[in-house]
Amino acid sequence: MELVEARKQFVAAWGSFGSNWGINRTMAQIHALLMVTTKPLAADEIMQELTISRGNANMNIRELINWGLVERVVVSGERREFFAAEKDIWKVARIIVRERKKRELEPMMRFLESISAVEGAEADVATFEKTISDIRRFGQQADQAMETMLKADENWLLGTLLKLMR
Amino acid sequence: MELVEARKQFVAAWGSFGSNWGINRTMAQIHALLMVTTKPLAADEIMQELTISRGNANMNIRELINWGLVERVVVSGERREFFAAEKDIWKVARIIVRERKKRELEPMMRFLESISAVEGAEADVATFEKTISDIRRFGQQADQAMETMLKADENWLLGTLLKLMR
DNA sequence: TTTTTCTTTCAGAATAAATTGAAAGTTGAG
DNA sequence: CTCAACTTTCAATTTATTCTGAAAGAAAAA
Repeated sequence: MELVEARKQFVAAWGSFGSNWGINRTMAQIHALLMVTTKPLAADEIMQELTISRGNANMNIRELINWGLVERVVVSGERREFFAAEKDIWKVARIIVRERKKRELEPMMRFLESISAVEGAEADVATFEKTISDIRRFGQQADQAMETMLKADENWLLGTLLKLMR
Repeated sequence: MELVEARKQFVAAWGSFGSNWGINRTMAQIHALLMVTTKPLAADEIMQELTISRGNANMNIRELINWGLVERVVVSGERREFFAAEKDIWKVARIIVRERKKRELEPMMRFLESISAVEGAEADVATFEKTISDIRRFGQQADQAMETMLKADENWLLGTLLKLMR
């Protein structure tokens, strides 16, 4: 397969994959494009490659930088800013896990704690409290697994899961 | 906190949590509602509790049934269908892992394989092939880890069943 | 069979999310 | 300082997704 074609397909696939996981399509596409590109790209090149507007490119690049997945690169002799993606897929995975844990799991856990005790004596109260406490326990294990992953190397998943499942 | 209030908050939170992960808000809310309810609910009760239309309720219940997260329950003496959610959070997690692996990870892996070799000799070709192969390796490990989790759970289930039978 | 009760479907409406593009803002060069 | 090159912002628009509700379908009850 031709590089240009393969790259186009990869960028498109990564975009739709991302949007299944709550990540904006364009953001995932920009990230994919930068992942398979050797040299850093300027905003104009990204706009052209993905046929998106300046505003859209700017907003999504900024968001990728927020996540720590992309960084600004100074190219000597150039006025424009250039952008490059983190290419180590394990680092990428760790960044995503760390961010989503911080942004979603942790707030959810705090929330569950806040509603873990309810008043009343009906059967539904017992069901409610059991469900919430089961979810909390599950969440704590997930949290712990992620924490382990963030600290460990590339073989974390197998090791951790095996331990959890024992 | 009052049960009714806590339940309302939980359902709302679970809904917005789900929509961060590519799951339709209403679907997540229905699942949450059924998780904290002792008795199976009829479509009308779900509609009323979540103030959603009949069509919306029907479509999302069907989707939950497709996923295997909710099942129809026959209540004797009742004409209507009732619905109950799987309440074991580990089973829920296992179902979600299995389904998303099948629906997303596996197709993505097949796709990556199909574009793993490209023609050309530029530096970009090397970058492209390395990125794709790194992602594939990562995906294989994730796949393997999920497989381990799914198997461990099955063994656990089998063990429980064996115990029950003796 | 006919009626009643409940479920399913789906075109159109409503809502939410993403995108555009032009104007305003910034920054370095001359 | 002024200009030109580039970046950022954001109101308006477009696109995508979700939801509604009425009509049609199905099946038990009468």
